[in-house]
Amino acid sequence: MDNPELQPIPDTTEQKIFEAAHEVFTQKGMDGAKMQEIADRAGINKALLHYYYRSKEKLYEMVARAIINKAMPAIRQVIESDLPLEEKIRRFIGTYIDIISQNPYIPLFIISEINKHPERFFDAILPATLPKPEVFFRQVEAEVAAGKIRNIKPQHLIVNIVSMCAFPFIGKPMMRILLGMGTGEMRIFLEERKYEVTTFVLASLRPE
Amino acid sequence: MDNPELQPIPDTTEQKIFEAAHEVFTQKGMDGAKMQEIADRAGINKALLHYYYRSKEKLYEMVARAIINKAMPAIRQVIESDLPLEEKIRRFIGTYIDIISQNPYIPLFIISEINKHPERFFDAILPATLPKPEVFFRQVEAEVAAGKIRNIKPQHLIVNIVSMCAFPFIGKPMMRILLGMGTGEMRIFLEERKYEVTTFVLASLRPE
DNA sequence: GTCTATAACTCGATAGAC
DNA sequence: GTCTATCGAGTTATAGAC
Repeated sequence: MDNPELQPIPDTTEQKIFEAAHEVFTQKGMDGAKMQEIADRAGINKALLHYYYRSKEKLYEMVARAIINKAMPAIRQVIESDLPLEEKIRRFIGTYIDIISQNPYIPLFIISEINKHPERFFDAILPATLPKPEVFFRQVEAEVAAGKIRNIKPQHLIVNIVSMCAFPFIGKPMMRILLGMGTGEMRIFLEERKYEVTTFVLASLRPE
Repeated sequence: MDNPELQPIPDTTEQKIFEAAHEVFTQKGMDGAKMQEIADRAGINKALLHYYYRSKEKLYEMVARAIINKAMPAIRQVIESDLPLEEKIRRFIGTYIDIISQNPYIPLFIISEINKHPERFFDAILPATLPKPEVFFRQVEAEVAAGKIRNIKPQHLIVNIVSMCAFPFIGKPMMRILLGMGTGEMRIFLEERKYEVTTFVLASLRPE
């Protein structure tokens, strides 16, 4: 029932429903999603949705849980590792952009999920998988003290990094209009960012 | 509610409806918003909503237009100005964060608006107010060529800046959990960002 | 397990009195 | 202009046959 690896292949009805729900919920959100569309995409009847998952609410909860449990651990692993700072920053940006490239809906989905049900997020879903940034913070402070990087508050550094990785995917259509890019150009542009963001951050950290 | 410039004050029924709709639509989106809730917050009856604004769709359109027309011109003015690059970056970050601080829902609203109705956005709402970044791009390229800043692609620079300004507000609840901050600490943290983002960007641009 | 049919409910919209 | 009452479309959920 829990399914940590997420969708290990099978083509059972339950799985097909889950996958269809995953698509629809991530594209349209809880309110915009309709059970009929989920049934259609799964190629089955509406009634079966309720047979396997009691209600729309429950089905949504399953999908939300799966997405969060899939996205968080990889991030967490990098940020809590004991790599040296520069290498950690490189890996973090690379991992983060890789995950989001493959599932661009993730940041927005998690954000609106937290907005709507902060309690559920805290209680049921997150506690085990939430990254603890303290190690990273102390690492930054140490390098500042040693004069290896310029003076910067670690909280702002990490928020800057996450912002530059996640936002372009959330705001992709807006970026495309602003920069006047087609879908192809945009794909290339987003791929470049793994390198560009890393360079940008490390350049900013050079001691004065 | 705080309402510094927006909505010229009066307390006519039409205004009260608009303000209530503004709140509900920005908090819950088009699908999540209910006409009943808008009526309740405006302290009037559901039927009156249709008397003043023909339909939910029309009411939403009014709100969307107002938000976009309020947010864009200030941005545009800065980015299209003929200020020297460093000063332009300072002003842009300052202006952008000021606007979003006062109306934190704006970025997410515009993003989901574009996602759902790209045509409407292009045709009706934007063309006049959309910022043209070409001047800024050429300015960056000139300073790179002159060796005044390190080599950087202007498109990535502007996306970096917008990301660092907007994302922390969009993802505020997530940031709070990640950084373990209370609402008060978070408010201070977001205020600091005007300075921190500016410093971060200018530090990154230092020639090597 | 899977389907059809339908109940139960939500919500946007309209009619009509005042 | 503002209200009450209600309609009708669309949606979630259930009953019951196969």
